[in-house]
Amino acid sequence: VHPYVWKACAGTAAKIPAIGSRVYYFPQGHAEQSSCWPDFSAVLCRRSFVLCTVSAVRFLASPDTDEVFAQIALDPRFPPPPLVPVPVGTPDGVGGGGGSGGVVSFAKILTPSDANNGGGFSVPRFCADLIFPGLDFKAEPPVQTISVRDVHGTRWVFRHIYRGTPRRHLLTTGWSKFVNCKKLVAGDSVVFMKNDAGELFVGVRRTGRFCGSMDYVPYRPPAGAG
Amino acid sequence: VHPYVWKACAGTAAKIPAIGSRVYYFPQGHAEQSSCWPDFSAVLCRRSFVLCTVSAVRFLASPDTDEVFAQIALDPRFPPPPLVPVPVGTPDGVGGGGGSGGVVSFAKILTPSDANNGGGFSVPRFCADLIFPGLDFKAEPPVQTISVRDVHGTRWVFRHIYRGTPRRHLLTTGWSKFVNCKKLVAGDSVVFMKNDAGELFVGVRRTGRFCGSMDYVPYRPPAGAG
DNA sequence: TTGTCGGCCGATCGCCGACAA
DNA sequence: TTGTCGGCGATCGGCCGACAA
Repeated sequence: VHPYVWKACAGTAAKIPAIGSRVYYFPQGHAEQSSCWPDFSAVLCRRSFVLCTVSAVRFLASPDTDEVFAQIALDPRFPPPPLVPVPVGTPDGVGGGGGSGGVVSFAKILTPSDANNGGGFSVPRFCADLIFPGLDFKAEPPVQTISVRDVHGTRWVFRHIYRGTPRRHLLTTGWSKFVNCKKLVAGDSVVFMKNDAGELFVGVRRTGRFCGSMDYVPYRPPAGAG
Repeated sequence: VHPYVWKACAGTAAKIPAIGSRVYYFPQGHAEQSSCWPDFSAVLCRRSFVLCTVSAVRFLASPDTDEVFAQIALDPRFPPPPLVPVPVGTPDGVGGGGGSGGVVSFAKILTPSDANNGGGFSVPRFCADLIFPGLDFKAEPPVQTISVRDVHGTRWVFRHIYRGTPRRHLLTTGWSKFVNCKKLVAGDSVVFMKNDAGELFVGVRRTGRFCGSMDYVPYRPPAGAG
C-alpha cells in the first residue's frame, strides 16, 4: 500500500514512528492486545520496557476488510546499529507529522441513506469540488463516470451526477455494488483521495469492534539490507 | 455423519474396509495423491507395501463442499492386536458390500434446467414414488412441503408439487436457495434418501476436479477403547 | 416420462425529485 | 447544503403450462 494512501485511510490520529527513531517497547501492553500470548522467550530483559530502534515499517491492508495497519520491526540493540538505506520510493517522514505529499483527501461517515441498498451516495459539495474532476455544468444534467482504486489497486467505477432540487452531487450506478462488496454499514466511513497526477483512490474505515490480531509474522528485510 | 447416509452419498462404487479386516497399505500411492509429501519417518519398512489391520474408520463430510470422505486408521502390528469393541451404533459390514440398512436412495444428475436460477427441480417419477411422502392426488394441484436434512444435519424445506401437462413431480420453492447455497452446477448430482423412520436426507456429489487433501489428522479413539 | 422454452406476475433494485432539517 | 422519503420504471426471480424428445 502506498504510504500516502495508507495515511489518508488511517486518518490523522494515527502516528507511525519514522525508521531510525528511538521508541520504547512495552511487551506486556503488546501482549494484552494480542489474541494469544506471544512468545517472549527471546526477550532477555526483566524490565517492563525495552528501548528500541525502528528498523523497518510496512504499510499493509487486510485483503478482507481493507483495514489498514502497520507492521513495525524493532531492534533492541544498544547502541543502535547503523541505519540501513531506506528503499527507493519510501519517503522519509511519513507518519511522523510530515506533509501530505500532494494527496488531498476527504472522509465522510455513511448515513443510513448512503448505506441502504436502495440508494446512492450523497457527495458533500466540498468533497466533489476538492476531489472529483470538474463536471460540465452546461449539460443537463451534469454527469460523468469516475474511476477510483482501493488500497488493493482494485478499480471501482461510479456514476457521478449533479441533480435534484436543490442541486446536489450524488454517486449512483456502481455505488451499491461497492457498499455490498466492502460490506459497509451506516456509521462506517469512506475516504476519497486524489494525488498529484489526478488519480482517484478510495479507502474505508469501519466502526465495528473488529480488532486486528497484532500477531507476529516474521519480517523479511529488503534484499541488500542484511 | 451416519454411515448409511454417508454410503448413499458416496455411491455404490465406494468400498470401505470393515474394522478388523486386513489390508495392504502402499505409502507411495498414498503420497502421490497428497497435496504435500507425508512424514514417513515412523514407517520403518523398506518394502513398498505394509500389511495392516483396519483399527478405526470415521465417516466425515467437508463443511464447505458436503464432499464425503473416510478416515481409515491402520495398525501395522503383526500378529494383529485383539479387536476393540465396535462403538454402539456403528453397524459392522458397512461399506464391505453389506445391506443398505433400510435406507433407500435415489441419485439424479442435475440438468441445466435443474441448476438454472430461474427454475425448479424435475423430480423423476421413480424418485418421488420411492422416497417422498405420498401426495394427496385428490387435491388440485397435489402439493406438499417436504423437509430434508443434509450431511451436516442442516434442514432444507422444499415445495413438492405435481402439476403440468403432462403431469410431473417438481420441487419449486426452496430449491434455488439450496442450489445457490451448495453452489451446485449442471452435471453435479443430488441424492435423496429415506430411512426406516421415514426421515428424508439429501446429499450432493460434485463433478469438478476438486480433490481432497488426504492429509493426516491424528485419530482420537472413543473413550474406553484404549 | 422429463428437459427446455416462453409467458407472466410479483418482488426487488435503484434512480428520481420533493421536502425539510 | 444534504438526509430521508415516496414514487415509479426497469430488472430479476421464479412459478406456470406447452411442447417435443
